[in-house]
Amino acid sequence: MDVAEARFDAFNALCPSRRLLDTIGDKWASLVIVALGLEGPLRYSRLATRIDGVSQKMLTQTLRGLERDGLVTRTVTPSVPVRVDYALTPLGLSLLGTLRHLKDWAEEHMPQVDAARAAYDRGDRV
Amino acid sequence: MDVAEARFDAFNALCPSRRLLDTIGDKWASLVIVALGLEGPLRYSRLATRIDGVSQKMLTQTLRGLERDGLVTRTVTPSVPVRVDYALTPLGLSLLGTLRHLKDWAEEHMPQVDAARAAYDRGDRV
DNA sequence: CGGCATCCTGTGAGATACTG
DNA sequence: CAGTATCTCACAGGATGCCG
Repeated sequence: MDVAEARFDAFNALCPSRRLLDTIGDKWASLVIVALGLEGPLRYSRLATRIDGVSQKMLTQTLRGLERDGLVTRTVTPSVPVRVDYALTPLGLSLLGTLRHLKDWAEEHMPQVDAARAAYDRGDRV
Repeated sequence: MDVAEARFDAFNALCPSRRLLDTIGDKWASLVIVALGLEGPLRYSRLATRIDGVSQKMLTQTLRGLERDGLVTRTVTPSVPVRVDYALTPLGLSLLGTLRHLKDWAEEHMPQVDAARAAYDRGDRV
């Protein structure tokens, strides 16, 4: 297994695209980025309500990951009670631009995907 | 739970970007698309060797999904033994272009992400 | 308010063996 | 050659309860 694992690690290390996809492919991560992009800096509690269906655990976990990756900043205001704001970094902001490309493709082509899917499920044969 | 689930479905239905991310965020799906993009049509067995570490099960499952979504075609040649070729559709090809945008961002910015990550793990505080 | 620690569960990936 | 079928097991992720 050592050999396989070594190859796998090398593969990941050498493939930035793959690692990017791992990041934005994450359901909550992409939603957080978009939310912060649309509304600017947000408090934790506000993010929680803006992103429908996310659990505390996943929100926190996602934010930690994004912070670690330098995509968002975490600002603690030590008032009582505590206030924590999250915002996109310039890096996160540039990623937002790339996400827009994806969005464009999606809005232009997903209907075709839907049609293909419906046809496939109907069992259409050429 | 009905309410929550209903909202969730509506959310997914109304958000093409999210569904696109679900597709290309899938590890094997994106690798298959890129492999077919780089080398043109490929047989099942060739895909299996080109995509390092994929299991039969996941490869088949991934290809079925991509075929269903109209991104790849599956062509069976009923010789003995059977021969099956997979190729990108025009739709899949256009998606490949979008993936290139992602790749560009990744190659330009992932080093920054790596740096941020290393700093975070080192425990650097501002 | 904004978390972390703990427990619990379901999905889904991998290994293995069999088939048209 | 190109799959399908079955099992097992790990881990992502939800629920809950406590803390600074």
